[in-house]
Amino acid sequence: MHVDMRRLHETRTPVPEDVDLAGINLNLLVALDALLQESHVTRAAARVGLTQSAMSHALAQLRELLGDALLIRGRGGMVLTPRAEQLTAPLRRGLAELQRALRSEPAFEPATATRRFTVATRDYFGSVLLPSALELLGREAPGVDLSVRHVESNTYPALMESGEVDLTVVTPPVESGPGLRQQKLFTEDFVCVVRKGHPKVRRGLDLDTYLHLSHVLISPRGD
DNA sequence: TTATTTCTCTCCCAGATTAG
DNA sequence: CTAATCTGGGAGAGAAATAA
Repeated sequence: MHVDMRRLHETRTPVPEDVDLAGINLNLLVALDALLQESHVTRAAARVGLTQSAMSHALAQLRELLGDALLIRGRGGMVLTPRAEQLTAPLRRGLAELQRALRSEPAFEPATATRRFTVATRDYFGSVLLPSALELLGREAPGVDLSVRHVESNTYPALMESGEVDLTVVTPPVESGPGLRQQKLFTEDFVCVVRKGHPKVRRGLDLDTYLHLSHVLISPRGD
């Protein structure tokens, strides 16, 4: 897809130092979300139940309010400006949070809850934490299922922001977005164990001895 | 190159709401 | 009650893509 960068630059007007929230009604944000998801005015309009004309009005208002073209014509369709790209994820999260707040769902009751939580982690969680987690769930939340997924650590934030994953157990801590919370669970040490009378470990396993031994590296990710 | 199609933008208007 | 304002729809113009 080709975009005329000169035109993109020309369509930008100075960004207001502070966006006046009083000048934005919620419908405009819903329209903006649809526009950012679809990159297409007519489809965005259909998505939120407006006519193309009304969506075009909304886009014009958003451009005025945010001081940015947001979508510009490119070869093959409308293209998001860098500012629009920047807005996409925070707006999604904000609207989802607002929706949750307004939905006024009853508080989570473990004893009666019936749902599945998806946990993204590496094998450590499965072997060390999962047995006690399942035992605890069986006792306090019998209607709750766990689905455990093994994924790469750099994909955790995106999976959580999209709602595909509810929880990740990961080490070391990963860079997370403003809509995510993380908490340190515990610290742990590595321990080396050798049998008594090992022919190469006569005076205890000190650093020099350890370094002189042969090693096998097991790396599922190949690094 | 031209005709056609698709899509966006803009003007104008109607209905609802708000302020005086 | 009236005028102003806001929101959204209809219709037409114009730009860009596509097919012949």
